[in-house]
Amino acid sequence: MLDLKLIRQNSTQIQELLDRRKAKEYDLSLVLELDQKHREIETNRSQLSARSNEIGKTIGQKIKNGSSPQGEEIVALKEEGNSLKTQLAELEPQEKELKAKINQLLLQFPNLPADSSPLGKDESENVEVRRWGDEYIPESEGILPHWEIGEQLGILDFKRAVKIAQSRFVNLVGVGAALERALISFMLDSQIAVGYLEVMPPVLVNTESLTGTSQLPKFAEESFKCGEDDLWLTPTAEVPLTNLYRGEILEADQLPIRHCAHTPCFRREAGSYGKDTRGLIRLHQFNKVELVKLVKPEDSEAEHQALVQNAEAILQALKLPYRVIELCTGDLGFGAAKCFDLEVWLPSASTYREISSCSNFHDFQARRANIRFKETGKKGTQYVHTLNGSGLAIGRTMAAVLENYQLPNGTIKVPEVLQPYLKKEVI
RNA sequence: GGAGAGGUGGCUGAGCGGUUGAAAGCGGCUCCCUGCUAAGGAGUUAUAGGGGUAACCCUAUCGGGGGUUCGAAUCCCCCCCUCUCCGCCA
Repeated sequence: MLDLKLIRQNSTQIQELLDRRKAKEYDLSLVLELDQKHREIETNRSQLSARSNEIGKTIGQKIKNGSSPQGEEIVALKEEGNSLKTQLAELEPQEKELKAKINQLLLQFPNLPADSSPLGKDESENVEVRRWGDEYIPESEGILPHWEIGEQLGILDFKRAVKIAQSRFVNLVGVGAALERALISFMLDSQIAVGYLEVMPPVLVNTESLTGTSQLPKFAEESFKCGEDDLWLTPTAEVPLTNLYRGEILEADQLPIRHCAHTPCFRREAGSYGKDTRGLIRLHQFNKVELVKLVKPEDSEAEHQALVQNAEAILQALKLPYRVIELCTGDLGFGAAKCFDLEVWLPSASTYREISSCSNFHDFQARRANIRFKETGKKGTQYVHTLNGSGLAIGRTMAAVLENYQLPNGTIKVPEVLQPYLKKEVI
């Protein structure tokens, strides 16, 4: 959520930053207008309340000092109180309604891109930052797409998943399931080793949580909702992990908070019909190890860089070739101020595919989720900065392993770092 | 799902419908004192919104939302959550 005060004070500057997103036009004028009205009413109302409070106190005192409750003076005060009440009854709903409207509008505005985010209109203007592992790019000749080799080896079963659920689901079978577990354990162990605290959170989350991390209200159609309850299947562990601290005031010395979690993630993938219809790339349910950080504003840039490196370390350990892309302002996600995508090499398609997205939200989510911190001794509070990134998407990593580690004889070499987990060298 | 109990400030815990934003204790912070020293004393200690150059002022907040009243932490209604017992269940 954007800071209303900031909008009020620097509307042209904010407008300019919003315009960098290109994708859509955002108009601040309505918010400014409603805010103006709201403040007028608030001032007015609070003055009436002040008088009303005063009357209440006066009556109390007089009765205590022996005045008759039926006395002329008190009756007059009561009448004034009553008339104030009528006026307040008119102003209060107006004030509330305006506040709600302003809030609702504010929730629709995306985050301001960081100054350092490259300008651009869309995906095509993203910037490649670096590439890693060219020497590991396998000879593409004859490499089967992961879903084919997976079915051939009997470790991926898409067909029967359709029967159980629908398309875009998978059964991992035998070593397939074991490989998934190995990847999860390996990734968690790696991140725990560099200082992340593991959490196994609920994967059903309520509306407030999804609003806090900005999946709602804009992306309701992207999430699965439980009909009977105010619960949604979480699209990413970012939601429960960030909302862990919703509404809290943290002590400065608790920061930075770094969490990792493995959870299944659920996405409706509405509007992606016909895209990636085969394989593990775009499923309704997939596993992911997520990294989330809550940090002081002055540390967020460095923590972001470190987060990207934590995710990269997994790909490097797995010896999977990848590149790092910095998203341009036009391609930035709704809540992100700055974002790096990690794209892994998929030899069957001779292309890089997103496998991790590492974003810095600045105070955008913290403002929505009301997560603040306090320096001991100092007055007041500040919003934390929130960051998150995949470390990594498991299914896509599995796809990358099945392809990059494919041997000419139709088997898969197990990446060295996974061998202790799988207790196998070849699949 | 049924029955009961309860939700008050960083924590513990008072609170009769009337200067209660809220006693007391603990904790935190500041200062003072010091041959009773793992001590003593004084003060201070919530968040948000609005107004003001500022000192400061006003408003809201005792789980959430409504209501009664001149006035609600206190009374009434609805909801949420926690705990105990029972039922059901991985």
